[in-house]
Amino acid sequence: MPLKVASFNINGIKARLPRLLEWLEETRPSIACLQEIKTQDEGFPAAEFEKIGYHAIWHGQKGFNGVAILADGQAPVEVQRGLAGEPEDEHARYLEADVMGLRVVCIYLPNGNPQPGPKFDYKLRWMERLRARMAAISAQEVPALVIGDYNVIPKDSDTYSVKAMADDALMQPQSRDAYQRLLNDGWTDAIGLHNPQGGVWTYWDYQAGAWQRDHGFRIDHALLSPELADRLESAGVDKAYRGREKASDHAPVWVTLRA
DNA sequence: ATGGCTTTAAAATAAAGA
Repeated sequence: MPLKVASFNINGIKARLPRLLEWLEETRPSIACLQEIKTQDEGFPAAEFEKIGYHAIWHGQKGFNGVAILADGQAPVEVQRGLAGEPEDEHARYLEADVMGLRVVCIYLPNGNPQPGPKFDYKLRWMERLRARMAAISAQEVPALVIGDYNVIPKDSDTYSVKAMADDALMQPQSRDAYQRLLNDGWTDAIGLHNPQGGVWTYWDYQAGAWQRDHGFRIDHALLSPELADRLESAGVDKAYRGREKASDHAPVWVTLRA
């Protein structure tokens, strides 16, 4: 059986819990990485996941951000939370674990809007801190994947409208260059590789009928280390979940890996 | 659109998101 690793920016684990549980039961990923849980650690509904067979680790904070890693039938072993290089940064955006023979990194990369400005500067610094950590993981030569909400539109074919997004932090040249450096370092964009023509979205805004008009873009990514890229079988987006009642504004993404 | 939704926190608005 191939291993299935999924990622879902759920936009609030309290508001989304029924949707999240049904997605887990219907698609049954081996490993599920969550972003924007938007809860403090003590509010994380671990018991609800245990009931359906998932063990979890999580890194929360009050009100916004927050990431978690769930695994089917076994507990992820935490390796690191948070990125080095900026001790005053308390945002809960990075969680790294060993599970099922993989190094799994769950990220919620800063949005960076408005740009220019301090939030955009923080985004770019965070991307360089991430790159340093990913280089260290690469040097360990372990099968690894870094999956989650990158808040980067890699190419023009990854958005419904280049014009509408032109001033957005998600597709500034600096954001794209920083993302491209990760690929140049040897990481493989699994979903991009399986959809070379573009036109695949993972996010649709709540506003202006974006979902109904299919006005989306691709910002949730799964990057595979060279050791793991050889095992990539397929990759995709669970698009239909964006159309359900009380949906997140993101759809889940996933990869399957040969044993 | 300086934001047309949505969530959280918390008690009416405000921050944050992308």
